[in-house]
Amino acid sequence: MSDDTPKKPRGRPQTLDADRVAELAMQAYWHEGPTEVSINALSARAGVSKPSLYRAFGGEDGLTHAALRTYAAQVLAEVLAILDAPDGFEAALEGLVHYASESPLSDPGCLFVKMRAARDRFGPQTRGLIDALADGATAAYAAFLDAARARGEWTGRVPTDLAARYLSAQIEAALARRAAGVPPDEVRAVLSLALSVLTAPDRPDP
Amino acid sequence: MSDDTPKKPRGRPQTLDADRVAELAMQAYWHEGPTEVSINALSARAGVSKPSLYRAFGGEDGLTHAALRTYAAQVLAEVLAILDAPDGFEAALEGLVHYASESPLSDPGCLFVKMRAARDRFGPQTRGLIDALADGATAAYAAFLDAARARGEWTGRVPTDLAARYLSAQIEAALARRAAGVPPDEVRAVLSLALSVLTAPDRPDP
DNA sequence: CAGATTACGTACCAAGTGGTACGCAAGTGA
DNA sequence: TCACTTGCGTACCACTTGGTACGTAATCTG
Repeated sequence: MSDDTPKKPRGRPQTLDADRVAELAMQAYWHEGPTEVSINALSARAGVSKPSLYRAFGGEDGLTHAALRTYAAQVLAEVLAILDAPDGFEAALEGLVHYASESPLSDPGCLFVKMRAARDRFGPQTRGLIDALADGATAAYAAFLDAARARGEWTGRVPTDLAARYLSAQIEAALARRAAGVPPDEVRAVLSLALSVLTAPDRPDP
Repeated sequence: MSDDTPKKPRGRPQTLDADRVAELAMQAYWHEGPTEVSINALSARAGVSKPSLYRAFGGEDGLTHAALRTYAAQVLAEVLAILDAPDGFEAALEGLVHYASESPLSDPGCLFVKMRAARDRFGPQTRGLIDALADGATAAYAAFLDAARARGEWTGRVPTDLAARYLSAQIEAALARRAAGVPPDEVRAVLSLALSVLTAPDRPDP
């Protein structure tokens, strides 16, 4: 219905692909740590002048915001989809454990966790997005647990909201340890043990 | 026996108290984060010129090393003493939980945890000390668990070394969350739940 | 073609970083 | 008293940080 205003702009044609740069920034922040990558280095690596970056993103805050936004749409969404797995509660938990400890997707850790840890180094836009994503994540966990309880797949004695925060904290900690270089199987062992609080109220002994 | 060579040095008398500066640096790194405090700011705050700092510590690496050393002797030692509490296994665990979640001693988090997280921003001296302290901590946890098992106070089905790493990871995560501003009682709730894996193999249900 | 409009990058800015050259003050020993 | 030794701080260094003023290249309109 709504045409997307195909009238050509008048001046010089734009050559900077903002999405490409945001993707590149996301990768850099993700793999090297958001506080380790300067705008200078980033613009050089992207083959784009600094003023062009400022024109496209309006400063460092806009850039980190765009990078995190890209990460959320591209990675976090996929992760949260694990919770909707049709194989039931324990399978979903196992999926989370796999993601947070072994998956190559989280080998460099999680950009969201890293940015959350350095929250007050960012501008207001980015901070807002961090908080929104955090709220969204715990809400998703809570909904996941509620649904599992309603379906009778989870009979935990722990209140749902505490369990949600617990889940969130443990996943976050595992991702942080992962990023710090702890070997995947050690991360998995600790995380599995931690989540056994949720899954095993009865004794797993023979 | 060995006299400490009381012959006076020949030149100008030394006025810089290195221990005082190390203490001050430790406090600054601890409360504001080790990556947030520059040598410039530190020397100004200590009322000492920058060359004096370099003379006393030989560079940033020496300074962070001295600060962490001070922290280890002053804070970490006290914490590890909790493990030797004579009130038994559960009391010691409770002491750890209290320290990591509510104690004002860890309100700004733990300098060791913070420096460990930023490990590769430091020089070789500091890195070495970080690693040594990490090894020492997990060794202390392992010894603590071994002793408890030998005394029959702990009958956990979890292997001792895994339990030690688990304990270490959970305490570390709690301190990190604490430093990130999570309220103490929430940190406590999550940490208690996590450590219940170690204490309660049988069902706590009525 | 001329003129308006737009995006581009060179070259700069002030501020802050870790680190140091060097002159001077404050003592000791002869 | 005078040389000598030692610790001190002023004033600098090269470099990086986030951010911008401005001339210019490339396009559309008339």
